[in-house]
Amino acid sequence: MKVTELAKSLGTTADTVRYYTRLGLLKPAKSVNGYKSYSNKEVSRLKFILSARNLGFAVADIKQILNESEDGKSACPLVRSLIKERLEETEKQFQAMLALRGKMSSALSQWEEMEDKAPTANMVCHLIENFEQIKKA
Amino acid sequence: MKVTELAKSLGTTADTVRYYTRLGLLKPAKSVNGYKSYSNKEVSRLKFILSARNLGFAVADIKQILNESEDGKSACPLVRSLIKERLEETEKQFQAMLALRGKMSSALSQWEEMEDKAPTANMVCHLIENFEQIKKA
DNA sequence: GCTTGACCTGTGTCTTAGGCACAGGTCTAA
DNA sequence: TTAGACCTGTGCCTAAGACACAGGTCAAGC
Repeated sequence: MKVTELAKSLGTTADTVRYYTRLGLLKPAKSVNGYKSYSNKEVSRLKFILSARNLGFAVADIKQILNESEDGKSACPLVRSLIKERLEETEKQFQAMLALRGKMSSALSQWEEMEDKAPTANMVCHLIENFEQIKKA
Repeated sequence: MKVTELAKSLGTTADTVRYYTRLGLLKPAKSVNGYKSYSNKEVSRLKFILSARNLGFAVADIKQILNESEDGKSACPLVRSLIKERLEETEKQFQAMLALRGKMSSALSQWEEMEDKAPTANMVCHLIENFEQIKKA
């Protein structure tokens, strides 16, 4: 199987496959013409990688997991601990986005009824510089 | 004012100030010793930049805004249109994170009561490979 | 004047997870 | 054999700074 073939069969891009290959997550054999040749084992490996990415694991996490399982060990404990970390991160980012979203949409509606002003020596745009966040009671 | 001085006075890092300077958002004079010297005008510029960043504008947006206002034009229309774009993006990312968060926490709780398994030829980690998303009714 | 040490500087490299460009190779049809 | 379509690997690019590092600056002490 060639790069594009593999990628399409799992609904991803050739660049993604190449990327994972560069990182050593996939280890294709070298074909006669210098092209990389992916076996069925690589297909299931890629399938695993894509599932894990989809669940929020970082590529570096997946590398760890694959290493662990290549040593014949169960990767389950590692998987549980990693997802706990990632979930915490996601939660933080989520809260940050929530706050940002609120700020932005509050700014947007506030600005709709404010007039334009030309810049001055110490003011670039009064909309931004005078933005006041409406506190939730 | 030197880099670190400026940075601290506005609660940011020297690296951030250097970054904006590299991009041309700040234009310090060159001090005798080769150090960059920031005037009061730069202080208010940086203050503006930080406010805008805080509101979700990209650095490239801010560059545009500053250019506009340097030509003496009012940046307000541009500001309104840019934040609309950014808010839409933020909304998309927000929804994506919401979904991801749900998936992750569902996985986490599901996995807590599942046993460890050793890897096989076509299975790296059954937790991930057999993860089933619980559909919301 | 000289030295020590603390702090500061600019420059260059690194980060994520691939996307994109490009020069060249391969393969099929004519 | 040649044209054209498609494919390949390699290398550079992204956002917004963080970090490392070799060297410069400055005040205190001798």
